[in-house]
Amino acid sequence: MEKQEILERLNEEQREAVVATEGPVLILAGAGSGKTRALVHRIAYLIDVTGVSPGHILAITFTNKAADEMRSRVDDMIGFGSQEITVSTFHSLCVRILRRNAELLGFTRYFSIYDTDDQLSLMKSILRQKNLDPKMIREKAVLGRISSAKDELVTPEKYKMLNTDYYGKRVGELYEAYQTKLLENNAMDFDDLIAKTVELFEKHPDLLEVYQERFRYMMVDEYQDTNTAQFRLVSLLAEKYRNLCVVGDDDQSIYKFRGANIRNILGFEKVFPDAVVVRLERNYRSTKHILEAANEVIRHNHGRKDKRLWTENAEGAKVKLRRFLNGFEEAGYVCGEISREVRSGKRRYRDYAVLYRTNAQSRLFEEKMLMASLPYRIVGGINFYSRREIKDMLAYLKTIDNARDDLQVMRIINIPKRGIGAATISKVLSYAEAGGISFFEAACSAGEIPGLSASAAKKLTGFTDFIAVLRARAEGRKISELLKDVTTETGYVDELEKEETEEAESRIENINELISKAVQYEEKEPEPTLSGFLEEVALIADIDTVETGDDRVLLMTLHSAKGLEFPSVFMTGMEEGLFPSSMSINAERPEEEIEEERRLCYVGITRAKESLTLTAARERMIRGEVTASPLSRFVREIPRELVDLGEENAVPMSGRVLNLSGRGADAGMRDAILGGARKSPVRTAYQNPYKKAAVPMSSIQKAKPAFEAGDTVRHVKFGEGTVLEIKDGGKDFLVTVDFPGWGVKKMYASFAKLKKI
DNA sequence: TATATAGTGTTTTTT
DNA sequence: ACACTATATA
Repeated sequence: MEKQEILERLNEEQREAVVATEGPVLILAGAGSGKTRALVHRIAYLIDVTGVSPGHILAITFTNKAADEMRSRVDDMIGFGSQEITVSTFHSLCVRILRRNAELLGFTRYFSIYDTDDQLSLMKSILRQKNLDPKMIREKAVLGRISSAKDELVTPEKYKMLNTDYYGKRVGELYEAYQTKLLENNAMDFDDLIAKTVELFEKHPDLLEVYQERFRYMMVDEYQDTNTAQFRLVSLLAEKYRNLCVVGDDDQSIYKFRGANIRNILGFEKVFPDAVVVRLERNYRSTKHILEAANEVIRHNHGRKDKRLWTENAEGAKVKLRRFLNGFEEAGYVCGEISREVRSGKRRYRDYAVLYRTNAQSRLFEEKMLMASLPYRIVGGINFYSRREIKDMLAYLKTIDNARDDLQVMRIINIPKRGIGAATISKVLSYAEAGGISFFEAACSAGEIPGLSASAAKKLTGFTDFIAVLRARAEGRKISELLKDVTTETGYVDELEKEETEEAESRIENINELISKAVQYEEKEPEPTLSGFLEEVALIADIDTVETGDDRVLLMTLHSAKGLEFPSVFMTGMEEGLFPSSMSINAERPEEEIEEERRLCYVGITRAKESLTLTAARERMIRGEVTASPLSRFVREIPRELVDLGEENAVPMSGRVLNLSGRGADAGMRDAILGGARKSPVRTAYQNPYKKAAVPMSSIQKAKPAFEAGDTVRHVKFGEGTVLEIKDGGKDFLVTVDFPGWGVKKMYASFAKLKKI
């Protein structure tokens, strides 16, 4: 593409960002300011105008999905050569580098990648080994500390030097033991992927230079969410050619809990004084009303780079605010609105996103969507790959692939039941420790382990022989075939089939889905390897698998929504204690944490193109307790004139920020808004002042079934059956039915759509 | 060794 | 409300 052609499609600021090809560049890109567009054009410009070879370009994105999108957009522009560009997430990039050079760090190229579950079991085994009480020392807390240390590139040795208090010392020891175990198991956790790559480069400057030569032009997206380790990695790579272009928005920094260092972006100009700074403040995404609301909310944060987004877009509708009795009503309203608008032909399902602060909130929406038969997709939550049956199958594959991964061996040694219990395992374990060999090796020579009965030894040998057979077969066998072997020859699926419960059935379905994922991987990858498949499985984010073509409502956390946009957005659970979360309100430094929550709110608002609805419940069930929920302060930071309160819901609103803390002049107003429910938790018996908003869906919610015990009913799948019992299960009626040939099933009345015959 | 049961703690957000 | 753990029992 010609220079003119590339530049004429951009605004002045974007153009600046594109032509500054040499040296450090900081692009401060507000939400919806066409930053991806700028980046894509910059890559095209580098290749077609500056003449940079595509192989010398590295672009780092936040998710695999964003990487794919960027690559295909570049592809559309330059036609060919885009395969040579490296577009990748930090984690994928590091794995690729590490696989090639793992031997230099004492690992093999088959190293496993540990997820949070694996980390937890490893730490548990360490605590057991050290005879530490898991009640006194919480493995999760320890892992949190270790993770932060790794984000900051603090090694166990350094950690021990820095932390000399009792707990700190303990954590230091555990950190050290944990790293030793990981190495023994030939495994790395997520944080290691970055930290070990940095270590590799620092120990081997010659290797670093190879990559510096390769990646002469670098771009880092979502720069505000990089942590110290990632910053170090980028700096190392950019040291030689200094062609580093970072793109970010300090107002959208929402991953501090994961080690994101906002100073990386705020201090970029200090580290690179010669940096060209470009500001993209024109928004192409949202209506004036939505953008103004976002501006007003984020204005309440201190310590940010001052900016104010503007747009030439239409004024649009006001931001809708609706309050409800409780979470059920809230979910009912959202589903009702979506359903109504889609039926009227105004929008499609995929135009909507329902956003919430915590994954736990998704359940209510899911239930209502099912009842209303709205097509939806929940992003995140319980990850497919963290389901038990999937983890079991993957543990077999990891055991086959990585001979040193004892953690996986111990997971599956008695799954399905082989009569190998805790007593046997601990004997093998101490034998392994005494001999300085791996658990698996020890199990292989079970006959020599003192104190083991002949029958126990036989069971162990049976297992190790089985693994050996699979391992031998793995060579030259397709991954999907190997996986099928595992599912059948272990008897895992047989065992599930015997259970004959709906749960077991869905587990089998999940296993089959895993097999088809393996098939997909084989089809797409030119050189499929078992390690490669396991790696893809470990690094895939839930958002990466969202089908963009599907016509479904998307449900996700505000965090997952980053980088996305939708014509219509519902921000739900806009309540004090939920959003901002009570964790942030009660933190040691609440100001900081609440500012992070406010940025999250800003991210949410700016996802909306045309329509934004804020919803809140007055009461919410939290851990089984009903809690009164005042309206979120963020809602009150939006000026009154930008808000549409709805006809029935006209609660008093303020155009300014209320004084909420003390009595003062705002006390009356405060009570009106907060519903007089400030102390939480508080049980309130209240009457519904907003009848109208409360009605939709609720009638469907809990209808007494049109049949009773003894009746014959028909089910879509199980056919005819006899109703044994109908029980009031709170939200819904629980029906027990005996289906001849299928067994006795329990199901929710509104869910199962049973018909009386 | 495997299973049923009571008791206990837990929740923010994710690559 | 729910999941996980420790304990008792077969």
